[in-house]
Order: sequence, then structure tokens, then C-alpha cells
Amino acid sequence: MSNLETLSNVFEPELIKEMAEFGALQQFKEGDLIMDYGKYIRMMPIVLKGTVKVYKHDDNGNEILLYYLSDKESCSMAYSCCLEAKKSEVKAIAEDDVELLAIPHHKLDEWLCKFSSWKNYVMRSFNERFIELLKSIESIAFHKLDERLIAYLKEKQRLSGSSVIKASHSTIADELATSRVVISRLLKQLENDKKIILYRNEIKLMSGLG
Amino acid sequence: MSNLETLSNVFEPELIKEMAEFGALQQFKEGDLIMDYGKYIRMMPIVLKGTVKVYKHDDNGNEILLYYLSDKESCSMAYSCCLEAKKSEVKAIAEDDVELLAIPHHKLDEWLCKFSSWKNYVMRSFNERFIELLKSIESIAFHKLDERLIAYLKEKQRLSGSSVIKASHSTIADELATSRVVISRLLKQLENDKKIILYRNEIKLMSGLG
DNA sequence: CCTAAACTGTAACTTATGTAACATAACTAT
DNA sequence: ATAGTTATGTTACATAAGTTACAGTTTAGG
Repeated sequence: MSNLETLSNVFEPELIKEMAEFGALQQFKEGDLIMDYGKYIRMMPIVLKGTVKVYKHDDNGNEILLYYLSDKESCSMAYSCCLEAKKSEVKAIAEDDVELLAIPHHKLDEWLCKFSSWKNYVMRSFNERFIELLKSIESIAFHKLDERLIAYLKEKQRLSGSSVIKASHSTIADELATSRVVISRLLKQLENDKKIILYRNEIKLMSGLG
Repeated sequence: MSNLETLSNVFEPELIKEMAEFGALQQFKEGDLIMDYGKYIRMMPIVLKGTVKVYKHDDNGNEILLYYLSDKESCSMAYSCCLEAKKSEVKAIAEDDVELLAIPHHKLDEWLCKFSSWKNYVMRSFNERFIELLKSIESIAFHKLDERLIAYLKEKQRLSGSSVIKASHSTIADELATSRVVISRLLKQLENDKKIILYRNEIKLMSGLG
């Protein structure tokens, strides 16, 4: 339960106690499928450790990365879904080793009125998800692929804390919903501009990236 | 207050009474600015009459239509924003004559625990907004402009109840975040395919649109 | 009625992105 | 070491979309 204690500066002690009692700790390994399209959502996850990638797809097999969840963040889409027993619109994959606290849906409702720290957390969480989705829309609608690629690399850098990104061109292409050839082309351009250096499965970001 | 009564099959009578007491009825004419980027949000709107268009922009003057609000719908982004006195990420324009019920932020919180019909409404509202934003992302990320244009025209048809859309090419271009020339080109193509007929400021949708 | 503004049509061109094909390099497992 | 798999580089081409320019038409306002 040690990781639960990281929540103690967010929630009141009484709530932490209930979380420990009713929440379920779940472990995932890198690449594990945490939630899939069309599955019923019965709990709301709070990320205790690691990073979760959240995707959206369509009926034609296209898929795009929406945002990351880490560090005490939560997917409030899950919240509003599971109150009505809806199916998931998104997919969630463990970016690295992940630990989640899964809150069962009947507690969500109960805590909302019982603990103001919970209500504040949930509302902040809703707001953060909206902002992330809006950022995603802004990126796709207004920015060209080269800019989106740079933003993607910098986000990876921020999350991992390292300026060496471990990813293949084809993985990046999948997350940006384009093709591998296009990503290779743009990466090579960035390398020619001295903004990155390319290795197999690794991209080193230089200070000039922007 | 007659329009408030349309809410009576959604909320319990006691809540309706409080809504009448603390909510503010607001009228807007077609084209009026209801909410602008960067403004502080102090109330949550419920649409009683008409349709509201919600936009997102970026720092370079680009702008795109996110979704419409009508008929007892609400922008739950406003909800989560005004609890923390955030600035608006979006702009809202009256598509036609609009009547809103504006709920002051201190009541939002109070009602959440007091009226379960309110809590359910708010949660459903959050979910609907998420779904709309995801649809928006799907449209922009995975569909080409001709498909998005058709979807746009059909949505207008659904909202207005008429198969004659009143809009200029340049308005459509703005809402889809592209240029007028491109829209004219695609519309002409649709006309050649007998899917629409073009008039000045009007587009007639034919049954073959899809 | 006349002029300015708004709306539409269209051509010619540029650029971004998608796609197919193929070569080579590097890693993995036996 | 070898064979198979994965990753990357590169060319050539197709298409969608953005841009510029200009002409003709309709509408609105004085």
C-alpha cells in the first residue's frame, strides 16, 4: 500500500482509509492493455505509478493517441461512463510499468457528497481531460505533421525525463495516425537540421529542438 | 418562465423551483457572442431554446467548430471551469435566437448533493461533451474534407429540420477551418454528383447525400 | 439607380501527405 | 553462422488541400 500514501496530500485521511479498503490496486507491465474499446467500465482508475497512453479509434482501423495519464491523474471519462454503465470510447495501454488504484463505481457517487477533497479532485480531473482533448484537437486541426511530431517528442521527453526517446518510427507513426514512411522522412529532415540524432529505436533530442 | 417548464421532465419540482429563483434567464439573437475565449466563467448555461455553436481557436487566428448545444443541453466544460474560476477555452455563438438558463456557480455545488436529478444531469452532460469532443477528433483526424463537409451539412439539416441549409461557402469554410476556395470546389463536386444543389447562401441537400 | 460589398466559379500553381516498392542494416533466435 | 524478423533509408509517384488571382453575379445601402 505504500503507493497509496502518495495520495495523502491530495485527499483527507478518512478518504484515504476508504480508498485502501474499497479500492483495488492493479499492476500492469509495459505494453499491457488496461482498457479496450467497447468494454464496459465499472471502475475509475487513479494512476499511482507509471504512465498510461489513451487512444481513440474509428471503424476503419485508424487509431490516434489522445493523451497520457500519470502521477495521481485519472481518466474522468471513465467516471462519467461508469455511472451509466457505458462502453469505453477509448483504449488505454501501459507506457511503462503502471500501478493503478481502481475505485468501484458505487463509491464514486458516495464520496462525491461525503468528501469535498474527492469532489474537487473529480472536478479538476474533468477539467484536465477537457483541456487535453482540446489540445489534441488544436494539434490535429491546426498544426502540420512536423510540428506535431516535435510536440510529440518533447512530450515524451517531459514524461520520461530523458532527452533520449526510445521508440521506433513505426510506433510514432501509429500514435500520430500517419504512416511510417512519412515519419522517417520528417525525422530525417529534423536530423539534417541538427535538431535530433537518429539511432535504431532511439532518438536523441538536441537543445535546438525549440 | 414558460421555457423553464420544458425542464420539468428532467428535474424534480423542488429543483425547478430553485432554478427559477437563482437561475438567470438570458436571451440572445442570432450571431450574438455568448461566451468568448479567455473570459472568466461564472455560470453554467442550460440551453432552453435555439442552438449554440461552440468553437476552439489557437494563437494564430485559426478557429474550428467543435459542436452544437441545443434543447436542454449544457456545456459541462463551463461547469468544471467555473468551480475553479478558470478562463474559457472556447467561444460560443448563437446559431439562431437562443434562450439560456444561467446557473450561478455556487448553486452547482450545492445542488450536486442535494438533488440526485441534478447530479445525474451533470454527469450525463460531462459524458455527452466528451463524446462530442471525441467525435470531433475522429472527424478531423480520420476523415477527409469532403466527408467532413457532408457530415457538417447533415448535422445542419438535423438541427434545423430543413434540407435547405442557409450558409455561405465562406462561413462553412470558417467552421471547418479551411479556405473558401476549397469548400466551393468540394461543393461544386457534390453538385456535379447530384448530391446537392447550390444557390446563393443556400444549399439544398438531395436524398442521395448518403 | 448606382456603387460597393459580398458571394460564387474557376484556373493555375505549390505544398503536405499518403502510398508502393525496394534496398540495406541490425537485431533475434535457433 | 544462418535465417528470419524488425527497423530504417530512399525514390518515385498520386492525391488532398492550401494559395493566389481574377472574373462574373447578386445583394444591400445610400
